[in-house]
Amino acid sequence: MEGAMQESREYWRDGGDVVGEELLREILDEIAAVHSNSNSNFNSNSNSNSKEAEEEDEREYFAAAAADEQLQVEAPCGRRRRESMVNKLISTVYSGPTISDIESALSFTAAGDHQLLADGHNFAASSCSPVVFSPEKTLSKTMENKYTLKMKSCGNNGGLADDGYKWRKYGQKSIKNSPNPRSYYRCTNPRCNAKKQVERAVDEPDTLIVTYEGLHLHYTYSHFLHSTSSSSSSTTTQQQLQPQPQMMTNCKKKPKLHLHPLLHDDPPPPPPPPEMTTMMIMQSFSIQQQQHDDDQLLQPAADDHLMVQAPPDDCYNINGSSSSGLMMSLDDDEQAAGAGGLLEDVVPLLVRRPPPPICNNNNYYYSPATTCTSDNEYGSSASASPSSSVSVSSWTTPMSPCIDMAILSNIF
DNA sequence: CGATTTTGACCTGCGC
DNA sequence: GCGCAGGTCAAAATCG
Repeated sequence: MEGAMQESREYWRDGGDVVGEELLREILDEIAAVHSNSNSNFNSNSNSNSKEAEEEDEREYFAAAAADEQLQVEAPCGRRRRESMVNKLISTVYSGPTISDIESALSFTAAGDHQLLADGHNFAASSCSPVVFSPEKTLSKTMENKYTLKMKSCGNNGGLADDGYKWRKYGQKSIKNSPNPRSYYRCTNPRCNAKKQVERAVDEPDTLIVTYEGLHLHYTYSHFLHSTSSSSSSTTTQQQLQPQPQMMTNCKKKPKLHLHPLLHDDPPPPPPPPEMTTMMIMQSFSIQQQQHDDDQLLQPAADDHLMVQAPPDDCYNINGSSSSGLMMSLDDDEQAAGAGGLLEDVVPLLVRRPPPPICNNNNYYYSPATTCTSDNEYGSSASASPSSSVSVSSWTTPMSPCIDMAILSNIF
């Protein structure tokens, strides 16, 4: 990780003075220190194989968690300072929707409200970049497993935003009382029945109304994984997955997907843009929400392995509430299939609840790895409820740094 | 030449 | 049952 952080420093140094180098260095050092302490504390007993040591670890962990909560109440200077710095950093590099925006937008989900969100709820944003989380995007839920986004088209390629997935248009229909036709897209992944409809708003020509239906049954969030290769908890598969910044940043209507650099001997891609951070934060939020939801946990595709990093008690997000990073790994064929993350896939996660964490040595994780419940391998139906298509994952050590290093290294 | 888009036909659900 | 509107199919056209 240290190498990644060094790399990040160099990148930002070379890439211009986007963030005050001093501030950045301070934050990185602070986080590195925290991470180091966390690891050393948590691993201090890890060499012991005795059950007593494990139990001691567990007690210490929960005691630390409890103490941390108390510290939150007592507002210690160190924690405040770290939080402040992280918030400062994020606010510096990120100008898109905040967790509170997202929470507001998703609040209806928790309430079980199926009504359409008010159109007026736009995410604050200062830039116009129709990537996955473009500005002025409105999230709404029109019905179960169906979500509508409103986003500014920014005049790119007819205005279709690149959401990271590969879609194939299969129809277009003129809509009554609308001068703009509606286009119908289907995910090109043969295993996936996700669909989306795209049309322009009647009253706002530069606004697209994108309705997503069904779940992507392939969680190839490869562009989330940039940092995982440099993370201490990286797995072989994770290391193979690198971000695909072009997928995040280009405005192509139908982005061409690229195989993993490892497969092409391409040089490692540069650090991802701030949009990556946004996605990570969204994912973090969704995972966090899972723990508070009562819906049934679903079985994921057998060959998908979603690695969800534990939400440490002292994790930060931009609003200072708990959060976690998210890492996912996929089999090679999934990588080859190519795809990216999408809010559509984030939102359904909100209604899933993972089973209680299982203690395994020093790792607390959700188990088992998800498998498909459908009799056909991938649950052929796009109408399958979110709880029947995909799910989680495994918790890694709970002693992750305050802010997930994967997120940070993506920021840098 | 394979992948993708276009576009008219067909299917389905719903209201009357 | 009929008509309408929305969604999907599939052959042809287009693209890279």
